[in-house]
Amino acid sequence: MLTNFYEQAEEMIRHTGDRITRGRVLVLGILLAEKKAISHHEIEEKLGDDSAINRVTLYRILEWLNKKDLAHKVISGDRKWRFRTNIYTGLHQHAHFKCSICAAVTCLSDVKAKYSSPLPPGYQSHEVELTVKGLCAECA
Amino acid sequence: MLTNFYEQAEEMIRHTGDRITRGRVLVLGILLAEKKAISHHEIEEKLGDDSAINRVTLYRILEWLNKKDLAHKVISGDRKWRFRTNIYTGLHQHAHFKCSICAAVTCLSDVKAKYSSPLPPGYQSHEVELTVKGLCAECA
DNA sequence: TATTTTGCGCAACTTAGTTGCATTTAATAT
DNA sequence: ATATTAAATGCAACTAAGTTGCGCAAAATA
Repeated sequence: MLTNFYEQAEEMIRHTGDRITRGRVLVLGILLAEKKAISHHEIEEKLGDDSAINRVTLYRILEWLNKKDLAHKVISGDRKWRFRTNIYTGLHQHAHFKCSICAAVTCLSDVKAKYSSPLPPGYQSHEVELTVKGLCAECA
Repeated sequence: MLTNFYEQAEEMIRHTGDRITRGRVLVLGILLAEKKAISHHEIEEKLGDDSAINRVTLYRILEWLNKKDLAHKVISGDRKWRFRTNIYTGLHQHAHFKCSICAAVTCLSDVKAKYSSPLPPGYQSHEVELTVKGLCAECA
């Protein structure tokens, strides 16, 4: 059923007006099929040997997806970036859960980030990222 | 006036029961003097040539400070860790501000992180980290 | 002052991400 | 269908951040 995701990916890419390339379709398809944020390395693994994409190209595809708002970068503490499509999440004010054991990052789509006090004078908020750390259901 | 911070640092380190070493006092002193979270590299710069500490040792000191709850790690998107003493902030539920231009990370001590909905079933929350991204007063 | 345990420095390594440039390829114009 | 061209890809080499193992140095204690 991954085919559907690839078709969906192609449609989303077409919509940007930029080129529809093998790499972009493959990567976005994988991200669409995935429910959680995954790392560069995990994407490489899912691509497999036959449909392998160059390391650098993969970085550039992810960067492009991010720029086109088709995916967003999830920041975690292990100096790895993770990516996730943002078709289901609002662009701003979404929250992430990071498991302290398995390091998996999950988007908490129902959880809205809030902060109780105003920012210091002169500061401007563009985006709020909330990370809840703890144990996921698997590791608890 | 930095001397005071070093004395304070020494006292805090003594309190842990572990060894009071030159490196630990220097690094914690610098962190105490600093109001915002600073990176490994910035700490090295502040140490200067005369009181230089080995790169690896500095990592290990920061790790130790973190373990002893004398400092905490601030995660940002540039794959650099930043450290800040947590004598003034509560251990949990503190928020950070990251400037999109100068990349400076500031602790927002007055801002409490909140999330509106419960976690998925089976999940356990240990720590909540909230990062507000935008422009700081300097760069706005 | 000697002993022991802990922390430090060095060198070498890993992993994640970056840059420049030559080659290929998707879109388009012919 | 084919040529053109701008954009995307692949390669190689690099940087920056963080890690590991081990011998040596220095705090704490006796």
